[in-house]
Amino acid sequence: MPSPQPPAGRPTSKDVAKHAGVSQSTVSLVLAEKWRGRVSPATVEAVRDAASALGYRPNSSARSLRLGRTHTVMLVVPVLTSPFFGAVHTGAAQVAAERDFGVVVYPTRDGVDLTPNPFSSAAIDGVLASSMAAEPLDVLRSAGPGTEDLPLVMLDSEPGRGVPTVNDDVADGMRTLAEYLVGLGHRRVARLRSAVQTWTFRARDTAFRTALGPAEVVAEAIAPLTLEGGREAALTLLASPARPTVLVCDDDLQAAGAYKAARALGRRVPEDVSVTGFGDLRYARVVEPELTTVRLPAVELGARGMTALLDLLDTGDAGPDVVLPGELLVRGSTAPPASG
Amino acid sequence: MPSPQPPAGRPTSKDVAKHAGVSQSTVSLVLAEKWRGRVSPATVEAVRDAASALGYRPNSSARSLRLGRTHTVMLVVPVLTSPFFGAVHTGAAQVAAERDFGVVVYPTRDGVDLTPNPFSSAAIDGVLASSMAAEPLDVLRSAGPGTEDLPLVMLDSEPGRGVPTVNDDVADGMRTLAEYLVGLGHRRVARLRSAVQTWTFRARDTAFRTALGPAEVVAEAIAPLTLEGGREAALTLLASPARPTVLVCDDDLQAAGAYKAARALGRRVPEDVSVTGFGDLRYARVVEPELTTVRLPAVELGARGMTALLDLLDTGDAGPDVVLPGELLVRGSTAPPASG
DNA sequence: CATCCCACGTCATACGTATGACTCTCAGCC
DNA sequence: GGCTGAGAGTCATACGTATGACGTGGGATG
Repeated sequence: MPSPQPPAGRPTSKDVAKHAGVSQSTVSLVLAEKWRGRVSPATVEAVRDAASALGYRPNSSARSLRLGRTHTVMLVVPVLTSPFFGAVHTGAAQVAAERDFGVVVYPTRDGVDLTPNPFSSAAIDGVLASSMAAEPLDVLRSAGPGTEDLPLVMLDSEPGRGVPTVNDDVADGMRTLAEYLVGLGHRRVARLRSAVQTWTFRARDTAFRTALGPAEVVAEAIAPLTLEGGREAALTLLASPARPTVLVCDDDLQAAGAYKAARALGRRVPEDVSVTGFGDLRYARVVEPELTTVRLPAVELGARGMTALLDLLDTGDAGPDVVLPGELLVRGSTAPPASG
Repeated sequence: MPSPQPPAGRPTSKDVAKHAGVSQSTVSLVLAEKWRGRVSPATVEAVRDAASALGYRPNSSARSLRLGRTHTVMLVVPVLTSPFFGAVHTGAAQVAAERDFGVVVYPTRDGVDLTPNPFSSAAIDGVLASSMAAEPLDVLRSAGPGTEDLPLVMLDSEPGRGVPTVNDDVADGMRTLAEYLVGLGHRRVARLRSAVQTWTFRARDTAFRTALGPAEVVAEAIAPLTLEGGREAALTLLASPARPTVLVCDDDLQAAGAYKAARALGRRVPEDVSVTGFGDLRYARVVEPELTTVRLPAVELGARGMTALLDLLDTGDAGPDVVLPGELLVRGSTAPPASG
């Protein structure tokens, strides 16, 4: 019995109903698994058969309209080419998929932040936003009227500002690193800091300086988180008259740049100068010697952030702020200072 | 005159209409810029004022339902932690944003391809899919009934199969590389190939072998596109009795692994053995010496792919298949073979 | 003065789903 | 035999937008 399909479009629940000989409401009830005590098992089966026979997939726009839920959230991150944020996305997307949510990524342009209204076309239930150059809250607030009330969870952002946060414990990581270096005998430290000064970077620096104890920062520079930026700044730092014995960078890629500077100056790593990174990005093990760094659990950061956001959407409560521990990874780029 | 807002939800076009003293249809016409000859300029202004006063933003679910368009597309890529696909996403997202489309990313799990039906919750107008381990078309076709007709553009996939494609000209890149190496005097080549054999990788290998001329492949191995994979496979290749003078890798990260193998065997790059990569990922300039490789325009690949897809959605025609030229980047990892 | 048209809007409906309120049938019970 | 109640479904409506089909009032035209 070939059933002609004049409209030729995607089948709707009404088509399924006709095919199964029931009403559209019944189809809806069955497919939503809400038929206990309302529909007989035989009918349930008939509806399911009809649905799969027609290849029915519910129209999500209609569903969203009815339920007021789009089942899509936005992830705001600096550009995805960074392996760190790629990993954050991976974790977030995985959790979202498990809970039947889609993720649309909104990349801020290299820290320049959001264009006026990124929410124009996207239908969004909530936002998971990573740290940004400007104060993220203000940016989101000003993203146009109507956005003020979007459920929001922040990553790597200052806690206690009325927004749920999920953070790496960068302070602890930096503290551990400082203690390790001091233990090796280093006393004169050069700091290569990030040019973009979000909260998480300020937190790193404060924690590091506080934990230095007998050592001190004798030279400091600021550079973008790039290979070139790291190289150029390191050239200056390594030539500093204060003769630092270790170069502590805010980022692994910067540290890789520092390697190049050291080579250019004829200084060996770690014999003549130690170098440390931050993040344990893939670069850390590409360079030679492999880089001593602090691992940040990027995948888990994204996963926990997404979990908090979806909990917030479902229950109205994101749960307590989360802080994920880092881990000091000692590799070949650090050694006791040269005795000279 | 304070207007009470009992429903407290987001304002709708009906609210705007009431506020401006017109009908909902008029609001819709004005905001869609379709009022030429139907609404007086004064009324237009009144509507606009009311809209911005209330902070009205159209409900995109309702709009999608009415128009049958979600203004969202899905980007299917292997996991985003790869800088290559991160760049593809960047290009794609940028073009999409310009044309007021959102992008939701569906990451295939390390080449294991799609789970049964990734389209369940997402409302999608089309798919931009990168090369996958299995034949992508089959995978998409089997992603559940109702997906067969989704507009689709493929990246780095075999042209001429009835689906629009946007490709890197990997064949030309490999050919240029082969000619360069032969020109340097290399005759005995080792090949480190990708473990996942998508079309684009097979195309690389074919083109390379065809262009070798007087040289020949004397050793070959297959490895995943990772640092470890590259290192282990390279250990074997470099120890080959056939004594290759150059190691041609399918990927920059593999090549970085090969550096480690060379170092472990006491072979210098490029004095004792030349090494080449593919892709010009960020690793290429991190390693020392910097890597001779073929640049693939990943950002543009994503951008052109998205352009083709959106054209397909708008006009029903994606335009002709696109092939983007690669570029040989000669750096420090290649030299004439040692005279021994 | 009847006609036509134009400028300015409004009406009504459809998109596909979910769900509270309702109907109908029949078994069980006093 | 009349009443209750549960079981099995259906009805009707709302979500917010876009748009083709209709007014409506007035000025120009024959």
